[in-house]
Amino acid sequence: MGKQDGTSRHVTRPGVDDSTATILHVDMDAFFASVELLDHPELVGRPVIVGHRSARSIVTAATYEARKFGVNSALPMAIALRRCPDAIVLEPHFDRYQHFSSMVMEIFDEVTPLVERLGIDEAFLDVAGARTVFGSPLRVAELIRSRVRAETGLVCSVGAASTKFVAKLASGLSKPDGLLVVPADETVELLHPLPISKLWGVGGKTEEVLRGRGLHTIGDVARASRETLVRAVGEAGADRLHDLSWGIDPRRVHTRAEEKSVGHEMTFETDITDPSVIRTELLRMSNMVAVRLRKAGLVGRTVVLKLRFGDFTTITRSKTIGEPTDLGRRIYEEVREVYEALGKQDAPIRLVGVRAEQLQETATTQFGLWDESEGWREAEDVMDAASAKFGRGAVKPARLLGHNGYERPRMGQRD
DNA sequence: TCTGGGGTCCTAGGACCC
DNA sequence: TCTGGGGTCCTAGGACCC
Repeated sequence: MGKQDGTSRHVTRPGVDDSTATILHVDMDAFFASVELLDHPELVGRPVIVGHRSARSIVTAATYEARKFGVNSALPMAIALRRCPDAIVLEPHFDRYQHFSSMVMEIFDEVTPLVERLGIDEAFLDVAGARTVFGSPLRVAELIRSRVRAETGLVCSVGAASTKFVAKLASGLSKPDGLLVVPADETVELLHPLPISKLWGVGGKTEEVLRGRGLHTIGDVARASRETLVRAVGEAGADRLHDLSWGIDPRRVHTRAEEKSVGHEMTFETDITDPSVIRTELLRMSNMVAVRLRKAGLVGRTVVLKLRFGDFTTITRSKTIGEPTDLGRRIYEEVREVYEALGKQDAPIRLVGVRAEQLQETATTQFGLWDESEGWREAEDVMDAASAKFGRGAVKPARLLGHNGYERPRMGQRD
């Protein structure tokens, strides 16, 4: 941070050759906090933290003024307030963020169909094909930045490069309110002096391991032997880090990745020892997971229970079931069973979670009828309409028979 | 009053099959 | 008479990212 003076900031010099930098990474600056400031203009320029004030909460977002005090996302709120006692804490409004996110993403979609969303506030854009309509990558980046500012009042930073990794790195280096183009033939020169923590996939632990082996910069990783890297981060990690250190990143821009899992988890305000409270929460989470599965038209074949104990140790227990499901009851049965089997019902628990994995599309044994005027109507909707017209009880709830003869209880399948 | 909630990917061991 | 190797699936844990 502290780049407002402009001295340490990487920005694009005039006349840069942007012809190879066809991947853009657009990242909103302090997104949640900036949206809050749109709703609280009187707080502009002050240290603002977005997050809950409760005991176990963490910082969801912080303005640059707050970051000067060492307040960053994921920092425990208690510590944040110790570092910056004068900070203004605002409750998050995820609906608002989603709204602005959609506005911004729509702007991207108008520039190129090749947009890959990364969470709520960033995206990769492949703009190689946008040249004839909107101009070179630099022109497109400038267009996006000005449109985002004009249409949302928010500020974003853009990195342009020939790979995803370098584009993302570039947007980060240019923040806040920046734009950095990295031509392919200048990539290595930019990368090698940077600390290893800038490598995608190198977090705190890996950084420690690499530093323990004398590797401090990306250039060090680039020159390290494969054996050294394999010992430090394993086969796959070694290859990936070595490639990244030379600016090699074969990942393309994908418009939409299919979901691989759906889960919910919750941290209690205080640790819970009462198994009945745990079970109630597991049931609630199971239902939340099931609702999301049904909305997405998915069923899960593996059910995962997650527990975090009072000492922060975390375990997961999973079970793969024969018939994939999208029913809360069914998911709950499995997680409760593995929970009971643990025999740790007296240990204080701080977090419970339920997840469904091995997702597949719901088999389309849909029941319904074709209506001349309205098209296909699902059985439940037909039933609801009939009940509304003729009165509850006039229509006998059907017991639907699946194709292989077993009865499919449909209770609870509707959201 | 230290550590959220949504995810992805990788590793490693064991079971099981050929 | 004491043990190969490849492949896949399942499970648990951990690092990392936003």
